[in-house]
Amino acid sequence: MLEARLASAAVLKKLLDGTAIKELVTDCNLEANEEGIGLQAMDNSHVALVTVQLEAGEFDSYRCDRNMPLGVNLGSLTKILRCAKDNDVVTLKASDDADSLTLLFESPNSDRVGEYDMKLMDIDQEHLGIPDTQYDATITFSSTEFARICRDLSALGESVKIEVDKQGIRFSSDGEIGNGSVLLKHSAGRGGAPAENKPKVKKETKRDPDDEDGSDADEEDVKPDVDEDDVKPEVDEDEEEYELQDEPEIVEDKPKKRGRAPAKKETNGKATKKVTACKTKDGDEDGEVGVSIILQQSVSLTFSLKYLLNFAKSAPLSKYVTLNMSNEVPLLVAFEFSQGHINYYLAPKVSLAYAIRDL
Amino acid sequence: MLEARLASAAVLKKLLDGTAIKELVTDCNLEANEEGIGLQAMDNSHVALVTVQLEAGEFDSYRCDRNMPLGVNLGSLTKILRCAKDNDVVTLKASDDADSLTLLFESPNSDRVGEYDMKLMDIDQEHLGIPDTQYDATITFSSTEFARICRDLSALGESVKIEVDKQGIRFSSDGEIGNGSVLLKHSAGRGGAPAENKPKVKKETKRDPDDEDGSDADEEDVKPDVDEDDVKPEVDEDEEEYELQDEPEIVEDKPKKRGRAPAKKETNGKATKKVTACKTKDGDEDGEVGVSIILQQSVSLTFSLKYLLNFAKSAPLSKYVTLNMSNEVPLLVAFEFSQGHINYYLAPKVSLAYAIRDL
DNA sequence: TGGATAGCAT
DNA sequence: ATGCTATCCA
Repeated sequence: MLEARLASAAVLKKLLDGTAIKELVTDCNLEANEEGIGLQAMDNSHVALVTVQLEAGEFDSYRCDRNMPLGVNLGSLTKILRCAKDNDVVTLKASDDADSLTLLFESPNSDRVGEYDMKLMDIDQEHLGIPDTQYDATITFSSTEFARICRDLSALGESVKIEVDKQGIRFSSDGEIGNGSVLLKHSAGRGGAPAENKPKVKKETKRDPDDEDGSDADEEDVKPDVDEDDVKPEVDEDEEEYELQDEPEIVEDKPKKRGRAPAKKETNGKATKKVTACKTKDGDEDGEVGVSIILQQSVSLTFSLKYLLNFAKSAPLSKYVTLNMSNEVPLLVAFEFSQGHINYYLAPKVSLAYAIRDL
Repeated sequence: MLEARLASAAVLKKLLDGTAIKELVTDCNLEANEEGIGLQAMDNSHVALVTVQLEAGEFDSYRCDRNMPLGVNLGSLTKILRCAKDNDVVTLKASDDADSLTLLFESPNSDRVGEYDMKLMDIDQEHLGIPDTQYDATITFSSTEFARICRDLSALGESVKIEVDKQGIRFSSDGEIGNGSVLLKHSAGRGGAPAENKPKVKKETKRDPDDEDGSDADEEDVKPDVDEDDVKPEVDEDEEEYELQDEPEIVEDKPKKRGRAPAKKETNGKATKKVTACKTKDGDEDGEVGVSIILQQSVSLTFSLKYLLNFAKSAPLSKYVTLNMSNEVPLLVAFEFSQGHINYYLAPKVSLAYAIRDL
């Protein structure tokens, strides 16, 4: 039995309407359980993976007795969410034997009530465990800037090379008409992205903050990297340790696995994760949000712009985006918003070589 | 000889450009006479009928010596109206032997004058007499809300069931992806739609206010149901009597007539009518306009959303829309604006059964 | 932010 | 030919 209430439909609408999820996959399970509502979907070509988590604690009220996989058609869900106005109060309901999900949209003063039942389907979806990876480079900056760069460079070529070093992050693309690159310099001295809009840094749903080594890392706890939590100016050396899950090896949907059935690995539970980047409280709220770069090691990776463009559509959800990269490893593009987060993983383009080899 | 002058082209533009008229019919007669300019058109499938009346008295100047049917192609008229700016002064001219209609568009300060001649055609159009019907349910509410509901529900299914009872009005639709419903609650205590923007409650063009039983109901008088005029909270009982024409029987284009030639009934003249819903002066001007429900009897009817979507495109003409319904009778969707009104009639879907039987 | 249009898919 | 999606414009 699920009953979850959100004060505003805006986030849900943005999540499904604007966003790239439904461009990656048409059907997928919403996983409702005590921790909240999650979603995991890999695109057909197995190059990209998206993960969403809405935290139970961030709902206005939340009740879910047991694990409930709600198989939805994302197009249908999108259509129905379009029937909500941004400031409508949303209630999601599903009974245990649910073959449908009920969405209730109430105007703030309740003089308009929309009730929508969406048929659910059985989706045999493997749930990937995504270990919490330590990345060599973590860059947090304006999400609209990110969208802008992807858009700009997509005018030139189909892929973008992203290079990060101590100086900054460089996006570059080549094509018939020429080539271009955008360099974002590390906002030295300033702390990069302010905490604002990267909501409540930690709001442990049920685990306590230091219980992070759980063998079954089904906790998608928002508790980050305590050390870089505050005003500490980013450094490029290696003392920026994330709290690491016990599985340092790389994501399931890694390039090498392409072409085969995706690894079914239920062990890690929901396995959403959050590599929260540094956030400092200092200034530049408004326009300039700064560029925060945390670097273990320089990285250089190439990605499909088509996917990044899609990912960037999530920009309305958050003022900031965090790019997490290690060489030869899928990029993680993470947006955090008040009720949760959305993470996109994208295999680097070199991976295609492996994939072809594997075929 | 017709010469009619409007201070602003905006209404004309909205009437023909945004609106659904030209989606229902391609050619039709504009009927100019002393009462103003009218239009009546039935769509090809004879399911929907639209009626427009521009009151002579609401023009800045109006002169029309005799009945003049001006056969226009609505696409052409639309194209020409697009040549007017919203605040242009419009003058319509046609001579008695007119085979063309002249439209004059003058900028407010007269430093730009556009003159357009549109070829007219002979259209052998039967003019339907539409008796003033007493409806079991009359609902007045925000026209944009109406448009929104039609749009939302059309994502789900092809038809909408409209149910009205004392509590409110419910629109619901079923389809493959699920089903949905929107309930608007009667704005109890508040007066429903404020008078504002439901223009000049009565502006008797030439008849005097109490001469409403005119056998030829060509008067489209806005004088309503005096009793419910003000702060009086709506009641659901039957004292809400409309002023009734002498023909209580039902509209010509009733379901049973479908498939045959529409009844030609010139007796009632133009036969526009107005079942003006209650309007009170009290509050909530801005966002919430309230929902006024006047109910003789609960109704439940099903309509094609495709048509309602079209009708709803007239929302820019008025802040309010009025739905008039009786069971088994065509719905009347009425918009009133400063210069007149536009009425859409739509046969309920049950009619299709009759229609098929009639075939 | 919402509406309109044009292109693509069914 | 129609409906839907995606992009563009107001």
